[in-house]
Amino acid sequence: MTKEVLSKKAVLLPGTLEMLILRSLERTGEPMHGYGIALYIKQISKEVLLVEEGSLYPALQRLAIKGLVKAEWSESETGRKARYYKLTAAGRKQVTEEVAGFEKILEAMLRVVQPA
Amino acid sequence: MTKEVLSKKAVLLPGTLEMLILRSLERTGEPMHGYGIALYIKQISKEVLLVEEGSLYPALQRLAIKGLVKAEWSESETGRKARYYKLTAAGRKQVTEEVAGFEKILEAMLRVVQPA
DNA sequence: TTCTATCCATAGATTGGCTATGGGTGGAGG
DNA sequence: CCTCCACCCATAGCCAATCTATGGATAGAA
Repeated sequence: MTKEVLSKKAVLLPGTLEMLILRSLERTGEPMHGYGIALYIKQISKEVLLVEEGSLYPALQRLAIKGLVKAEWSESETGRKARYYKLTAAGRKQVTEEVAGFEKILEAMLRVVQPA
Repeated sequence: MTKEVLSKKAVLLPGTLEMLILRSLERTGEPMHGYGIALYIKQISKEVLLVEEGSLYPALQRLAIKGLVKAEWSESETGRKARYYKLTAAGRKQVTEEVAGFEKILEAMLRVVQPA
């Protein structure tokens, strides 16, 4: 396995982090820990979207409080303790709605931003 | 002319307002006042992007302070005093870069958000 | 044994949008 | 004539969410 590091300067559209997290959990289908989620987002986005740990963990807490994800301590593949998150039913519903709304806004933004 | 009102609930991706303003000024090519910019964004986006006046005017101030736009009092087509803004050279440069960066991030977001 | 990658977490500052509010003017319709 | 609405500007105070900075702990490679 290639070396994988987080760090670097953060790049992210504010207000989209929770959706990205939920969507990552949905797409992979299996529980993931925070660090893994950040790596996943980084890789899928080809190094463009970089999630700061100081943004990530508070976001995961918020999602747990809202009942959109469920956390559980477990052991990672590398043998360390890690907190694994999985989508709840509410979370699955939420992500569907959020993505739909997001795509609508995107489309609108492109109408403003892109040349006629 | 049809009646045009602002108000309604605001919808906007945080962190993108200044870019939207600059891009509006660039695309129309002519100086616009704040109210007109908000209407323009609303119309081009087909009622999806709604800019609150409490967000708009502070944003215009920030842009003026940064030297990206230049303000000038003048008279609107309806005969009222209005503050007209136009892009500066720096603003024109800025908007080009910001749009490029934004499109890159968008593309990345779609890779995460959209089904394989 | 030292260093790096893997993992979690929080405090504090900062950014920037929202709500609420205020004020002023031109013109249309009653 | 006068009232209302669309047109315009602006600010204070709040609040949500991200970033910076920091701290800590461990497995495994070099």
